[in-house]
Amino acid sequence: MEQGRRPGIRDVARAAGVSRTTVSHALNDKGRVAPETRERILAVAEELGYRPNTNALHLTQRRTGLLALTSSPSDPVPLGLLDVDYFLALAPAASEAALRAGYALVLGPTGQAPELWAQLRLDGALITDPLPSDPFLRELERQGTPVVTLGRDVDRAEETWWVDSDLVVAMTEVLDHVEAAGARRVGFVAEPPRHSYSIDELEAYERWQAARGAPALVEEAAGNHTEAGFHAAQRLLDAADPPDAIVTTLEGLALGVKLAAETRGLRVPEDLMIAAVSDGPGLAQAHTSITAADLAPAELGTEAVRLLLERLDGAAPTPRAIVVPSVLRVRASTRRPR
Amino acid sequence: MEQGRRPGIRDVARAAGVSRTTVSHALNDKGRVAPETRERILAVAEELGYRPNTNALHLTQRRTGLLALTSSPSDPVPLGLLDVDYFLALAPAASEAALRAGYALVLGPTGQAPELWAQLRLDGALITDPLPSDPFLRELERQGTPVVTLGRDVDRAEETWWVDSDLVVAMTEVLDHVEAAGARRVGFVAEPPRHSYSIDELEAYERWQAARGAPALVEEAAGNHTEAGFHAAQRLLDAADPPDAIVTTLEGLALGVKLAAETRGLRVPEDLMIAAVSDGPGLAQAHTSITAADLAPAELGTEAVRLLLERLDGAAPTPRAIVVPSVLRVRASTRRPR
DNA sequence: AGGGTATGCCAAACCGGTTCGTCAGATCGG
DNA sequence: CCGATCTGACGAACCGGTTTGGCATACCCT
Repeated sequence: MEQGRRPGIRDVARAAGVSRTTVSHALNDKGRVAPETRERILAVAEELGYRPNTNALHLTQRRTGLLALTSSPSDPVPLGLLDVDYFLALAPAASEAALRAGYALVLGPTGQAPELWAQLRLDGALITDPLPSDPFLRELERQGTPVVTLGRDVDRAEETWWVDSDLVVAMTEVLDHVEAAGARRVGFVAEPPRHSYSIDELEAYERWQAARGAPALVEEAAGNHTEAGFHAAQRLLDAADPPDAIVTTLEGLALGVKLAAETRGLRVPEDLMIAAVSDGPGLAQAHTSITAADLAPAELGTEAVRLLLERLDGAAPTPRAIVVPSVLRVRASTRRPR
Repeated sequence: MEQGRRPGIRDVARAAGVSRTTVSHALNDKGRVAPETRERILAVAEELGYRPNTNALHLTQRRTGLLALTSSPSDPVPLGLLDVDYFLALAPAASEAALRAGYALVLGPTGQAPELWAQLRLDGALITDPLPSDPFLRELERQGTPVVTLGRDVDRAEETWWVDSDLVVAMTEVLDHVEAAGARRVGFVAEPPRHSYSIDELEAYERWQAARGAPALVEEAAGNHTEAGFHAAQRLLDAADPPDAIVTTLEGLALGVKLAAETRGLRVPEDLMIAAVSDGPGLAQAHTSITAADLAPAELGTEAVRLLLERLDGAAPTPRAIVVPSVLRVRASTRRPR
């Protein structure tokens, strides 16, 4: 309690008239402490605004208290972010969950300098949209750092820990919805099937179309941005028998599809319905708001941290997976007036 | 050297036949150590792959080794990111610079839970595009945590530590360039003048136009995304005497302008030149690549960390600022054939 | 009453570094 | 030749927590 120093455990001990040991026991519910003593200590600690020093804590626990969050590098995009808004919803949630457990979430490597990251002895890592070739992922596994991926490493889903959306269900829901809303021909602006989500969605789409005896109307978008979606949609709409509904994987692509429709003078949803599988702020705020499956990225982030912490605790020794349900957000782009 | 444990300073001491004290002195160039003894210790440490435990280090130094990187919350966008690609170039560079100095960069708050961040005793923070009202910024200043901003807190530029681009120069260069390339009427798709960069650019544009006795052709884009740029460009081009060149503040806006031009059948650059002040991967990769001022976000990140570390060292007690030069990237969108 | 057990608390050691103060031996000056 | 000074290294204490082991005291039972 002297000058500016933060109160330490000894200050609490002194103020409560007990030993440091007892304070530690009381605060952590270890050892044996009389209930009334504990109460008194907790009250004193509260009053003094005591917060344990994380460095000292981690020192004894032989941890660093650091978790990394990163994304597999994906060709052109820095940090490899496929869907920025998705990541920006996920990251704060993960960060908060980590903080709550006494960990700090650092933004993972990206770029060179692996030896710098090695110096930073991470306790664990979260990797979104993992690719088997991801060098950081391989390095972490080599040195035995626990990893949880968001989205599956498709070749090794059985042996790894991951959190994912059920994209087959999400995609199917979207398709069922546009069909129920009156769509007859549904096209799909897809991404190259590299990541588990794009593979899942493509598969769900093809299966859904096949079940209806319909051909797959797929255009691959090069990149994940509005412009790529714009051009892919142009190609779909240029076809002899163009779709009257277009589904996409990501927010940016859907916005591109919408611009393409506007450019051609197509009314949304009257002439063309649009829906995406991954929701984002741009879709809700678009002039004609766009229907999408909300994958609940914040919840994915929270769950991923939870799973990682579980893995760190060593409680569950075998790989585990969590599937987070998604919610269909029906908006103007698929509300066709009768 | 026993089992899996990482070598500690005592392992090095044992192997070199000296005391822990001497090893510490040798490694840190403190105290008095005979040159040859130092050499021997360094060699042994190297051979053992010794890396100091950061927790122990920080414990004695009464630091946490944590720096935060965040952005002022800006209305609709999560994390308040105005320009995602900019941030995604800046963040890794800042992270690397921090790591090199023994710090870890954590992704700042965003969302609630200020008490969680308080528990995390940051050593310092970096805030991009600061707004005076930013609650995190205020809180940091209240508790005396050193902050360096990227972009200026416009009301208090004199009293704060910041790193910034010279956007007046960058904007003027872009304008001079399109003029030299043959543009006659130059429009500006601007953002609301809230942040220092948008204020600077608007001012530079108005001054440049005024110097030519030309009226300011400004359309404000609501939001920073492609769609907003698209609509702002439509408005500019709908005018009685439309511009033959449009300059924008951000990457996304420029892409929107380009889509608007395409939609109207305008050729770029023959009928309309397009240029942005903040470069990004989308501009270089666009079908018709777009001219832009590259603000060197990576360098800004590095410099910001450098400045923050300087501030932490306490070497320079008075506010300091660093201006990072930008580079004009001339691309197809302003290369008009004669 | 006496031996065994449970309870409540504490002293001391430890985590892995840094740093202050001390000390032995070499060097130097008078 | 002797005391002062400098050099190189070390022991011990410290940073702020946790954890192990021990020690009284109270309680129980026969």
